[in-house]
Amino acid sequence: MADLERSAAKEKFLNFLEQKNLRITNQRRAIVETVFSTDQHFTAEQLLEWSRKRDSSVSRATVYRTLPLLTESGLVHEMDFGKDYKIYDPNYADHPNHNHIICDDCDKIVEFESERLETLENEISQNLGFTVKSQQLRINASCEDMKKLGACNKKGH
Amino acid sequence: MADLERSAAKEKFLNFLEQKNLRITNQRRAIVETVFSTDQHFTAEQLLEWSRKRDSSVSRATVYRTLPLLTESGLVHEMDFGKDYKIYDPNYADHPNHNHIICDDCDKIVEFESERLETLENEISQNLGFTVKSQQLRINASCEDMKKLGACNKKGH
DNA sequence: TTTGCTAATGAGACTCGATCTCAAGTCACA
DNA sequence: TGTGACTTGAGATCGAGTCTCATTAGCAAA
Repeated sequence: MADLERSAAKEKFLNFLEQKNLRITNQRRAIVETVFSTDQHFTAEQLLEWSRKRDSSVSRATVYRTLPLLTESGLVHEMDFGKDYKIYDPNYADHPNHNHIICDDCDKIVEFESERLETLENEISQNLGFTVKSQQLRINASCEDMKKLGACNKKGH
Repeated sequence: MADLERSAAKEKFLNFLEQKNLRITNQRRAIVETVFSTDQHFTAEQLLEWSRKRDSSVSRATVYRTLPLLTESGLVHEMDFGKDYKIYDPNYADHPNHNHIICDDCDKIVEFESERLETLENEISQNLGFTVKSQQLRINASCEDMKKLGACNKKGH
């Protein structure tokens, strides 16, 4: 993410808080700066760890309370990859319709967008009497690297 | 599901157990009969409750131990709808590539299949260097009924 | 049948991500 | 500076899912 986009996202979130008459606290600032200083997908626990490096007073509760605000503001996307924890994506504002392929062997995640896919989704939904609010296509796959390795050194994290 | 399909699925699962040198116990029988006597999506907890009506000795642990066998056999599909529990679909064997639209207002779930969608998914994955293992498209939407009602009597469960 | 091996079981402890509670702190505005 | 509502951190709690372990029960061979 370019520096400009980062600060724009941060700015948007602070405006979002103001609009909702919510306070801009040091803890929220630390969390938001953390979120928009990375391109990476992250878990709540990771966000806590990273945010504490900026402000050691940030607590788990505040992270879990801020995350819904971030998704509600439309700047961050909450995702489910079939793991037992949620994954958050800070690139949502720039690419609101992107999808994910995840390699089951090495957990690599690749994002992609497809206009054809969107069109098709809307078409199908309409035929079934629905109006699309959001969509999430998740493809579980195995990547080339893993095929080369024979997927022998799996799950290195 | 037609009666024939039901007993066919049950039969397939018992064969699956045999192939893996696993035993056919009363508890497993009760669970499998429960699964293939409904078309409905269900949670692990629901499956426990229903199975206990057939055999009160069925325990939570056994349900949770049997579920992975059912998905491994390819007869049941495990799904994630962004809730904090998993949902299982007993119609998988007959429609292995179906997708879901969920009405955010009334939790109605509609299944659909689309060859065009599958083709597109495979094409995209290949271009990105992945081989598809499974895919899950989830569309969150609002349905006609809810639009008519103005979504005023939401979440009736 | 009986026997013996071993998979399978139930009860309940446990894990862990996520949420809730509540007393204390802090922000904004008068 | 005072007031009241919003936020906070610590830790209790929740709940889905997993694990442990002593006991039970398939099932194949005798």
